[in-house]
Amino acid sequence: MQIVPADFDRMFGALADPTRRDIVRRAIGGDEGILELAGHYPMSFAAVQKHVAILERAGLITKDRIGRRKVVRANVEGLRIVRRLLDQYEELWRSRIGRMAELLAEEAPGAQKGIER
Amino acid sequence: MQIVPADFDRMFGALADPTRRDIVRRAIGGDEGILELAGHYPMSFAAVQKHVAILERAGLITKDRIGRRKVVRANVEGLRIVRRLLDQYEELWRSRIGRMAELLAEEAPGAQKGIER
DNA sequence: CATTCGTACAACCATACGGTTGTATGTCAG
DNA sequence: CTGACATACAACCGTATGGTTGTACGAATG
Repeated sequence: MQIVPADFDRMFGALADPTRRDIVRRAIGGDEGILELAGHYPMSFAAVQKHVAILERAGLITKDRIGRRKVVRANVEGLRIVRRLLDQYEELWRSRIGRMAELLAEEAPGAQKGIER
Repeated sequence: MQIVPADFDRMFGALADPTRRDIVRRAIGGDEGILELAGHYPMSFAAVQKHVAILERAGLITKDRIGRRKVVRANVEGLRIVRRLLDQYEELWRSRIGRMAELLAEEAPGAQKGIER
């Protein structure tokens, strides 16, 4: 499957909330249901449920049914996708700085490899 | 200076928009003023100006006055701070999986080192 | 110093977001 | 089958967000 900009919108958007980041953290290797998760935060069960839904749509967690609960687990691959974009920015930065070090010697800009898309 | 959760809110929030991510990309090693940047997007100058302000407040770019322009440059350190949080999630995941591999042998959970704060 | 270029900012509008409460669905225990 | 537990979802509300237009400021040009 292809990753499109809208996916990054959802991923970064999902991570832009402290409650959701904490849910992600707890979901790493944890096995709490939504009700149990909700116990950690000063808000209603429904609010936490919404946060979980947003994280799920962003591909950062999954909900696995276990008995009558739905256990929330982090999708580490999702986190890696986000990290990879930041890696690419850094790489781009290095190459630009590299070019700068080449001190306007050398040829034309050339086609740059795409980030996103 | 200390990085608090609200900083991550701003950083992730700033990156949750395709226009802003593109501005960051262009700001890496680029030297465009805001008006020049605005030329790349199908929206008003003021809108782009707002996006730049959001990125600046998030610490992801800086505006350097050059002549009558304000050149937008990426703050790579800001990007690294975001990346580092994701690294920590991944590290946490590895250690949890590591513990899982230790297969419920060994002792109690123990205090976990803080992520964020 | 008047003009123009580039930026800044306020006011406004529509929609999205984070929270609430209430009701409905699905699943296990007795 | 009934009841209780865990989750789902709709409706609503206040505020934040992303866009617009219009006006004001700061710096270089003639």
